[in-house]
Amino acid sequence: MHRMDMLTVARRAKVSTATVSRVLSGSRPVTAEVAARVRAAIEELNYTPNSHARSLRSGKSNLFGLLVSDVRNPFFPDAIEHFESLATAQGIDVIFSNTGYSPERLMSGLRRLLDRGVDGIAVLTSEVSDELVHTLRNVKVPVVFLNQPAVQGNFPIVRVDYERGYREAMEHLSMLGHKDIGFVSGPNTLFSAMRRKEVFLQVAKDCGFSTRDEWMIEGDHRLGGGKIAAARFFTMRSAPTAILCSNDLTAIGFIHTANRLKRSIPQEMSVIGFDDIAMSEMVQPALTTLHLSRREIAAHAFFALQNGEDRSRKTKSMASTVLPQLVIRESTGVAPEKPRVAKER
Amino acid sequence: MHRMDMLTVARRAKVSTATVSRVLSGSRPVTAEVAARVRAAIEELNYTPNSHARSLRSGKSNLFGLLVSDVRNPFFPDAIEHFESLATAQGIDVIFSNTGYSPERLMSGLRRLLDRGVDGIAVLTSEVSDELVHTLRNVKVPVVFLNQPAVQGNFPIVRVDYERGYREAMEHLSMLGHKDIGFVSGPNTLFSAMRRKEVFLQVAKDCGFSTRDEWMIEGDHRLGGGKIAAARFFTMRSAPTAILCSNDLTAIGFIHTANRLKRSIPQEMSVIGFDDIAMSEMVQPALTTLHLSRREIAAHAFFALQNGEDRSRKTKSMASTVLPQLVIRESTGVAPEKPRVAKER
DNA sequence: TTCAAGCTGGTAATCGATTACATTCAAGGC
DNA sequence: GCCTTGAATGTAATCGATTACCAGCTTGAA
Repeated sequence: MHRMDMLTVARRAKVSTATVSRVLSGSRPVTAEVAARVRAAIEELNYTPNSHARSLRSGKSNLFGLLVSDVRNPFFPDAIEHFESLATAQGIDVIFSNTGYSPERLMSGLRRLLDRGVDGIAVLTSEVSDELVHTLRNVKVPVVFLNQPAVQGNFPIVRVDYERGYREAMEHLSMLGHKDIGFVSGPNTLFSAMRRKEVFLQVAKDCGFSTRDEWMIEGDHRLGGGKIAAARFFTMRSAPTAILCSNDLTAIGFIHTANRLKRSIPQEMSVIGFDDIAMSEMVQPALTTLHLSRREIAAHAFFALQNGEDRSRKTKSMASTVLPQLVIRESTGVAPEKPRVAKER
Repeated sequence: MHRMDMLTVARRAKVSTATVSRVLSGSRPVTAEVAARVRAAIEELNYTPNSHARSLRSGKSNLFGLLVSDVRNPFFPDAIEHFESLATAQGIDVIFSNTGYSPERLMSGLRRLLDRGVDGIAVLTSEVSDELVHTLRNVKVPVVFLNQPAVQGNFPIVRVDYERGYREAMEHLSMLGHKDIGFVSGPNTLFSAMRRKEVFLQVAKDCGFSTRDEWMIEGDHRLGGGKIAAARFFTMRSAPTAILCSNDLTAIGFIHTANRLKRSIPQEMSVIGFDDIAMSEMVQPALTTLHLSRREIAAHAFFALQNGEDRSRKTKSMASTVLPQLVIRESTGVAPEKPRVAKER
């Protein structure tokens, strides 16, 4: 069954291809009767327009590119799902690409999307490089970032208000009597992870927490990092009583090895995650965490791209920010009376 | 910065567009010197070919479509990651679409992919309908299914050997002294879920297990289904001592409410999952499950599509099958001495 | 020397839409 | 009744590659 082309349809409807195109796009009025004939022909011949031809001529592809750091981190599938669902509702398809936290893969993914002529690119990753920003600047495709510092350029950005989130978390911990706090960060190679570390330190200070260099452990945004961090924290001579993790995956990893080590959370140590993935509720103890709405993020990103399509330089880059929200479950509790530090000679 | 076209490159290199095209594709030999000139021009002008034009003329899009049931089920992201990584290594981009277990969405997703002119479609879903198969039959695009019964047509299929997996699981349970077994299935609306139910019953019989209608509970392949199933099993007058779940998500949901109900697994009941997602190791008790290699599945699917591109009708549709492998963790244990059935009057 | 074969490279048709511009025809103004 | 105007449709250029076909130049065998 060969694919039909517009000429065939036109002939069948006894009109020109221009007319067929017009009834399809509604770009110009067509007599009701003629339109009906065209539609009938389309129906009968089972015609669907060739998207390559269409894109070639019109310069629009109805494709968005979606770059994410790590599909395996449950945070992303949620975002992907919402993004894709918004897109298909508008007849836009999405090309997906996973970067695995690698700037090189991000860069090559980006280039592929550019070559593919997508109409917009959502960069839901943390490993943004200067080269990438530079490339993007020389290109007219709408782009939206997740959570990159403003420095980068004049791009729309979906911001997560980490400061506010951390503050909420720490106030909760304060109320429970905690004074010392540790942090399991993302990879130090990621600019955004470093930023969050700074924010953490700032907020901790503001809230009157003690922090220490050795309580700042580098993770990897995955389970593994949390596991290793837990092992370290539980063998420290003097450990904090509360830990904030850069995301739920590392918090869950943390809890897992705490369990394995027979250390009880939250009795010995409280831990808080970030994201609120489905598994956080399943793990034992259930994770107290900062919920981050993937729906909101996806929606902001999507609409930024859609609006960006009318690339008027005047449009001030709207930075929509989304607020994390503390969900208190079982991994946080009152600070232990006698901190382990007592053991020190 | 305008995008360059081939003509500009050709002029700069003092050759024709045909020659440029040739050095790019290597479709025909070109003198080393000329090729060098062309490459230089490409470099200097920063030229990249317009993919729409290319696809239009050549009829190949270098795009694969990937349809999955549920990105939020961690099984899929793993598969997606491998698939995408194989694809990009070959210069193929992948359009992603989530069906949410809905045949309608699958169908519309498929149609979008077809209209988009993709070079291959991987259907990693369970909700395949007759309409879909029919549509696919009338089309020349290579397609590969995950795990659909052969009846469907002459398509390549990546099969999971459920029978073997179930057998392995049940032998394990047998050794632990279990005699009664229950099953939490996928949605009854899915043909493939029904099939697996049959396989389960068959294998259970072969292994000498008792089954009952009321021990066959319909789930939804998500956490929720497992939770509900657990609630039911734990309030039954007479419950089995072992449960097989259609996937890890439902098994984890099951364990979660078991914990909430203060029922201990595996002391009171053993549960086995399917897939072996990352979280299965994290949950408490850690889940005994059948590991299913996403890497294998993705690879089989991908290569089926790639080979399918030379659509010789002669190529007998290779059905590659992948074997689940039992991973014993903590959610299975010896059958309780005195089954709850003793409570019956 | 001559001619066929083999390389390289160019010319132009082509893929299937969109769209600028031309045309037709009817209605309405004077 | 004639000319302007505008709405509906058609004609053909166009998007930017690929590729069938052709032309010229070597090379080597007869």
